[in-house]
Amino acid sequence: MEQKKFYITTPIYYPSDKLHIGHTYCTVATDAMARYKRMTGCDVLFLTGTDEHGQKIEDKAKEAGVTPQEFVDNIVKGEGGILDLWKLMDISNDRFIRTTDGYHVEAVQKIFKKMYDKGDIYKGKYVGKYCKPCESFWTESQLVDGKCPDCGREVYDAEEEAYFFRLSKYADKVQKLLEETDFLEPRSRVNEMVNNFIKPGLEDLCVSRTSFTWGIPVDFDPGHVVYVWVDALFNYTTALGFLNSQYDDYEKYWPADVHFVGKEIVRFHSIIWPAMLMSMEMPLPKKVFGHGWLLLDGGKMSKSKGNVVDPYILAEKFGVDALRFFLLRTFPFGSDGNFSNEALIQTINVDLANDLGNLLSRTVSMVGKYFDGTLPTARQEDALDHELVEMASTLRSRYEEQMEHFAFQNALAEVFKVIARANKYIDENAPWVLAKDMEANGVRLATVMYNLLETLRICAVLLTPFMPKSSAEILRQIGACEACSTWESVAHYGSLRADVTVVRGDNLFPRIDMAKELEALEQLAEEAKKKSLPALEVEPLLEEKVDFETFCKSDFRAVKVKACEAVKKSNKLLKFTLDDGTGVDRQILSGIAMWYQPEDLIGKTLVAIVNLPPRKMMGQESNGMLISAVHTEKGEERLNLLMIDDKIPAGAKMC
RNA sequence: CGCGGGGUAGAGCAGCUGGUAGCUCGUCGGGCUCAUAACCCGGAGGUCGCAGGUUCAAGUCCUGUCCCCGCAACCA
Repeated sequence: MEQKKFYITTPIYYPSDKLHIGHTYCTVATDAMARYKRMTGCDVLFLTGTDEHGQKIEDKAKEAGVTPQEFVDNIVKGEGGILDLWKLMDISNDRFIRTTDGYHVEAVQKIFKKMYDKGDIYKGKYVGKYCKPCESFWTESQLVDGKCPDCGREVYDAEEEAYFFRLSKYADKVQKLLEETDFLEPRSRVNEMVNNFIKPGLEDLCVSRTSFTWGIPVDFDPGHVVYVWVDALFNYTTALGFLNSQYDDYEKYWPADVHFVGKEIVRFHSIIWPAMLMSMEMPLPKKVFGHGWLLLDGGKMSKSKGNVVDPYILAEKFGVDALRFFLLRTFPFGSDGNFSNEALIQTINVDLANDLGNLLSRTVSMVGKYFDGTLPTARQEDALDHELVEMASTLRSRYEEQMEHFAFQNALAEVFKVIARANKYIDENAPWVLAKDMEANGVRLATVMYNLLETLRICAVLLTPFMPKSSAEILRQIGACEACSTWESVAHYGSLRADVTVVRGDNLFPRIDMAKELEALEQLAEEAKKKSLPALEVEPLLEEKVDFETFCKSDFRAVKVKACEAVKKSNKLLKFTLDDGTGVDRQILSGIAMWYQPEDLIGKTLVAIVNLPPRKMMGQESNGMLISAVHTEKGEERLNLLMIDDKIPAGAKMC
């Protein structure tokens, strides 16, 4: 029989920043699907990569003082970069494409030329509003109050030469594709696309730029670079060797079976992408699946909100498999989901530790205890077995049904129903009671244990796409052989050897102390937030002028600290006894206990304003104010008292 | 303004073509002791945002209305 091929892709991510849990979510889902298809015997090609051109990268690189290439190299290949992240997450992609790869660049130029020659790309004028300082073009609709959305300054009418793709030409065909086929899923996204973008009329698409240079040059017209559409979308084909000699798999794998994409780029994949393929007279991908977003506190994750979840931290803390599992078990793939650390820990504790991990642990332990690790082969069935055996032996088809619809959540729910049933089965059979009389019940006991092991085997195999390492460990512990760890074997109840030998191992999924870990995560988040804050901040200068006379009314004097102590019951105030040159001690209270130890200040010469009206604080009188320099470092306020040369006598006036 | 999605037990969510409202956690009570203080059983808790309508019958269809979130040229 000929092997079925399956070509699946993630979007190519934009490496202007580190990737977060959302990208991880999408890639893990794609990986699970790819692994599942491989398991079922398909010849799978799983592609992911990065989209590395564009204005934003160019800007970011400039900011960092490196070339754009160096900039993206670092994010992609650097330590803790994208490749590292996918390695950590056990992503089994067969290929990784970067739009800066030579073969891709070469192919994109050919594609661009081809569409140009055909007349689907033509040279025109891009009319818009231009902001000089920002050197950017804006459309009417992007303006904020008629001004530049970036800097708020005036914009001017301007036009620039650009190439356009005749998107309008394909509008009808694309609309048909969306409305009459299941090209785009989930179905709910179709309305959005058609109502929002196609019905109002598709305008031709600007596919080149002259405003930046970090892109693939249009080889027949210097000064123009190919804009994202042609460059990024065609990655799915160039990675197969389309119009280049790097690979030779285009014939074999194209069209893609499914593109997994985030909902924000559904539009490009469901309208622009098919239109361009139609223009190129290439087959269309079979499906575009727009998955939902992981939300935080009901809102979007974003750098500016400082609420981006770092997959590295979570994977290191809780384990890669646990994280992978959580993402796909908890959220319906098509819609948005609320991410929270509580939910993550709860899922790990309940599903993985309590249900699955504990089932494995108690089963293996009993086989060890009652049979020395190796099951005898005699069996004795009982009515109690029926339901469990039935559920386990038919699990594969229910699982498959869900997987084929990318309903990972449901597929996993099916598996965990069986796991829950197995735990109940232990209770019903009470092996520890049977074990009291091995003579009479040994055969029955062995049967119970075998059913448990067999159930575990089936579940573990089906969990492999989600948790590759943990599943393998389960199979090892229950003594499953190579042949009974296959997709094929999962359809045959009783594949495990009758005289199987188990191997007790460590706890697969240790329970997590929710309160403790939440706190630890909180702290990490706090630190990360600080890091992202500007290193140094000072207050802006005051606009308002003060006249000289008013200024002169402030009486600043050098003062010497005679005594200094903390004010009782206050965590902020220090009480100073000062020599201000008058011979009478002056008492000033100052809220600087967070920055200074009182004893360190004794004998110092400071600056104080002495003609402020007296003020009571914590029951004590303060006559004046000590002057400090204040600024903010990494979001933390810093304060330094003004200390002046000790040679200056007390009472000297500042002016 | 427009468009899309959502409002279902304390929390987080399922409920496709209309016919006794489900799941996970939490909570209350009980059981067991093989196991990772885990496992098993039972109970309490919802007039399915609001108001109309269609129907023998509506969370499920229609109309209106309120609230939340997202999108509007590239943040999964």
